[in-house]
Amino acid sequence: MKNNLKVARVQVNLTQQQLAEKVGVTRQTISLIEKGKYNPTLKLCLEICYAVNKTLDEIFWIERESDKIAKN
Amino acid sequence: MKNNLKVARVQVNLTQQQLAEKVGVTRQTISLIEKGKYNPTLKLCLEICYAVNKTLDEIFWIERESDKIAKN
DNA sequence: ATATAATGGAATATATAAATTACATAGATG
DNA sequence: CATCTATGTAATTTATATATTCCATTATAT
Repeated sequence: MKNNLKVARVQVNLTQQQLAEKVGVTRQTISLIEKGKYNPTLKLCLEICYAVNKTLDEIFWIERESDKIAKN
Repeated sequence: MKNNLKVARVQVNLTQQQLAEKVGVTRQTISLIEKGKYNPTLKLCLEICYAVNKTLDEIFWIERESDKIAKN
């Protein structure tokens, strides 16, 4: 699973710590999500999107074969 | 948390059982998500969207006060 | 050179998503 | 009526998201 969270977070000028506080989780959780090592809960995804002012579709996606072709 | 899953699933002519098999979970999990009693995993949400041919934003959202106004 | 801020990562504990099994009900259909 | 399909729900178990605590590293600033 891939995501744009790190870019989106920096765009709104938040540290991992600040974002974590805004959405009510720990910094480690944010870190692991950005690293793609977690499969977060929908509710948390929605809270994060709200905090960084993006939609779900803008931040989260699964990298499928069809996507890879489109990326070149 | 609210969602449009039931409508989207019926639109593509799938039973809960069929959708569950497609995305690799049990029927109960689909049922609970449709009823809004689960907070599903992002990965599962993405699989579901793929199966019913919708985007995340089209199916899942949090009902906020600002949303409620817009619905009238 | 040494604080300090921001991030990555590991190890263990806790909460909860999801599986499993089982039973109940409503609708359709023979 | 009896049967089959689709769905709701409950109890228990298992897997894993998240918390907690701690240490390491990099970059910036003093």
